[in-house]
Amino acid sequence: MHEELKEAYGFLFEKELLDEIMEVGTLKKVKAGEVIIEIGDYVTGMPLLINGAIKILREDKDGDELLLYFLERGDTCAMTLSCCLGRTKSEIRAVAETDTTFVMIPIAKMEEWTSRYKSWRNFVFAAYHARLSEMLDTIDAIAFLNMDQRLMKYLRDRAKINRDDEIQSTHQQIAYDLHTSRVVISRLLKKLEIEGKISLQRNQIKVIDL
Amino acid sequence: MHEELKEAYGFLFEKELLDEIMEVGTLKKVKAGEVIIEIGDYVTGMPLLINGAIKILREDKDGDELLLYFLERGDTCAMTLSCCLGRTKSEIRAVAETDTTFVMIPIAKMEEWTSRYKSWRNFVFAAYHARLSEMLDTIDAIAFLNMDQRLMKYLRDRAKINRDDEIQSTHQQIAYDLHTSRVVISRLLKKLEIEGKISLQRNQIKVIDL
DNA sequence: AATGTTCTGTAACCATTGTTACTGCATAAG
DNA sequence: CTTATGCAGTAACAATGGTTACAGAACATT
Repeated sequence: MHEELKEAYGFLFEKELLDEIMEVGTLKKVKAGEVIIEIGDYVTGMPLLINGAIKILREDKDGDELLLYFLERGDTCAMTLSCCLGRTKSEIRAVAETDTTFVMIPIAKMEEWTSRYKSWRNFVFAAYHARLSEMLDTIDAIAFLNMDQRLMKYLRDRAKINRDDEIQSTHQQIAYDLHTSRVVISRLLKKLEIEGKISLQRNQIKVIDL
Repeated sequence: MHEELKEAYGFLFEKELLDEIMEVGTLKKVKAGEVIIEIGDYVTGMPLLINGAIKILREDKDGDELLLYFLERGDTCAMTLSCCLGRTKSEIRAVAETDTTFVMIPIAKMEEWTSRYKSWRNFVFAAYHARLSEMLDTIDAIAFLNMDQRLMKYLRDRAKINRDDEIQSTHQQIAYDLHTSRVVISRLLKKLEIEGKISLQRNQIKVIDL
C-alpha cells in the first residue's frame, strides 16, 4: 500500500499525513461491477482512489437510474465526504467501473486532519470544487443536449476513463446510465455507426471518431 | 449591520469571528432583479445572505438559461466559494429574486478563517453539503420529472422562497428558468388552472393547492 | 448439432415537448 | 380616447424520444 499511495497522493500530502493515512486507512480492492456504496447506506468512511475508476449513480423512487460522473485516481467522493460530515445516509450509489483499488479512511480522522493539515483541507476543498464542476457538467448535458449528443459524450467519457476505444457494454446498460430505453440507444448507435463515428459488435462499441 | 448579522449568523459563529466579519465585510443591498454575479466574472468575495433571496442560474453557449436553485438567509454560495478557492471565473449567474441584503467577505480572509475558526470550517462544509444536495435535487427534477411536475415544483419553490402564494411573473420568465418555451408554460399553467391548483392573472399566478 | 438465452435491429405507433402563427386582451404611452 | 406594446390563449404541426412487438444473430449449454 505504501508505494501505491505515495505515487497517487505523494505530491499532495506531506509525509506526516501520508504516514497517518497508512496507519488508519484500510486498503480495499474491488472487481469491476461491484457495488461499493449503496443508496441509503450509512457512510462509514471516505475512499481515496488509487487505481481504477468508479461510477456514481443517482436513482429515483421508481428505481430509474442516472449516471452522474466518474471518479478516477486521485479523486475522492465529495458526496460521501458530505454525507460523512452530515452523518446522513448516502444519496448515491457507487459502482466499480473497472477493477479498482482505494484506501478507506474512517470518518473520525477526517475532522481531525481538517484542522491539523493544510494540505488535507486543500484536498477536501478541491474535491468539492471538482464534484460541483462535474455536477454542473451533468446538468448541462441533461438540460441542454439531445440524447444523441449525450450518448456521444457518454462514449467519449467511457473511452477516456477506461483508456480504451473499445467499450464493453450492452445497449441496455448504456440505456440505464443515460436513463432512457434500450431501443433508443440501439437506434442512435446505429445512426452513429452509419455516420462512421463508431463501429458495433455484440457487447462492444469501438469509438472511431467522436 | 451589526444586529442583522448577529441575528442571521449569531448562533453559528463565535463573537470573535462575528467581529472580524463586521470589520472586513461590506454590507450590500440590491433590488429584486439585479444581477449580483455574471458568468465569467472573477469572483472577488463571498456573500453571506442576511435577507431576501437569490436565484442561481446556469447558461449554455447558446444563451439558454436554467434555474439551479435559490439561496436564502443563512446561505452562502458554495459555487462562488469554490470559484474563489480555485481562482476561477464564475460558472453561474446570481440574480436577486427579491430585494436582498448580504455581507461580502473578501477572499483573502476566507482561507485564514478556515484554519483559525472551527465554526467557519463547519459553516463552509455545511454550505458545500447544502449546495450538493440542491444540485442533486435539480438533477432529479430535470432527469426524472416531466415538465408539468417540474413546473409545479418551481411554483411551490417560488411561493416558499417569497413567502407569498402570489407569484409575480410572466410566463416567459418562467420559461427561461425552466429552459422551455413560453407556449409550453402557458399550456401547462392553463391545465393547472382548470384542475383548480392555481389561478391566473396577467403577470401573476396564485398558488391554491399544489 | 440442437436448444435456449441474450443481445441487437427495426418497424409502427404514441406521448411529450417544441415551434410557428395568429388572436384578443390589458396596460402603458401618446 | 387612440395607439402601441407586451402578455396570454390557442390551434396546427414538427421533432424527439419512449413503447410495444417481433425477428434474427450471436453465443452458451447440453
